[in-house]
Amino acid sequence: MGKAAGETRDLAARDLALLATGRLRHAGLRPTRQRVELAGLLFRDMDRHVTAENLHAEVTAAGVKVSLATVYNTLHQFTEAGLLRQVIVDAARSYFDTNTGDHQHFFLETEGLLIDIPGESIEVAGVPAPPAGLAVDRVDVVVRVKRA
Amino acid sequence: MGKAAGETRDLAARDLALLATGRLRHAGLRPTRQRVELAGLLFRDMDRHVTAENLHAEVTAAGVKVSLATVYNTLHQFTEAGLLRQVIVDAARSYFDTNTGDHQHFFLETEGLLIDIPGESIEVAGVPAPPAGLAVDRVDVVVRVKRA
DNA sequence: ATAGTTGCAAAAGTTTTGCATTGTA
DNA sequence: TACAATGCAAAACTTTTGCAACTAT
Repeated sequence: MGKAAGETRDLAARDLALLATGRLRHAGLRPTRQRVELAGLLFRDMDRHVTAENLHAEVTAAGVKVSLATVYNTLHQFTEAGLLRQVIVDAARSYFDTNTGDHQHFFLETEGLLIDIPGESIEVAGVPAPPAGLAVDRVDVVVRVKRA
Repeated sequence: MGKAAGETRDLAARDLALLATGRLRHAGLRPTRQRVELAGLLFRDMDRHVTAENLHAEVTAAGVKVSLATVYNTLHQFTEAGLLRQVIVDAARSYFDTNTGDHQHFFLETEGLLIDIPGESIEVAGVPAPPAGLAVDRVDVVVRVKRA
């Protein structure tokens, strides 16, 4: 069944798979079937925000068999490789953002919705020097919004 | 045993209990034994960052019997009442900050350590208008730091 | 061939829930 | 006396882990 689904995919999907493969190799990750499929879904569109559960449902719905544990592994591997950025705004789950560039987020708590804010528009000034022995790794800004 | 511990507390602790009681009443919360104890621990010092597990261990160590579920309930009730601010920076657990004023945080991930940044020192500029129908609730800035 | 990956199921950890009991007003 | 709050244990979740089976190079 997974095989049949693979054969019936159109050319665009195959191109995406090729792109994904290259991207994975470049990141030092073996282009396994699961990783290629996940990367294909993640990087097909720009600026996606997914949770593990979320992505697992999507890949499963696409007829591909991948375990949830592997989705978790893969998301973390992609994050370590700089392909994803992990955003923690909800106590219940982690989000992974395909946009690794300089930008921030709106977060609509009631719906678990994350919306990008371009990096150029926002600016954080006056961050004090971190305590001795520590260096700034990155600055996260979350603008929590509510229905008006 | 809880009773004995109560009797042997010094005056300062009793004053704190009185303060906590007033604070709770003011917030519309019944000053129950558990809430008074937790409030006493939370607001004795300024700018504390606790987790539920954390606070439960502390209150237990102080000889007071409070269930973990009640600690969770209480932290959320205090947060709703504006006595605490919930800070979510770690996928694994929530922090509750006794400082509800305008300020932000350094976060040292490797140690789960949260450090206040005074509100006056930091400034966020250029936040775009939120999407239609949404209003800004609050802006959280987390400066993630690493050992240098 | 071999080293890296995956799947599965179970473990671990945090947070929530249901309901009988207790305590506050 | 009412009604809110608590305790307990179990449930619900998300995330991690261990190990045998598999697969890319």
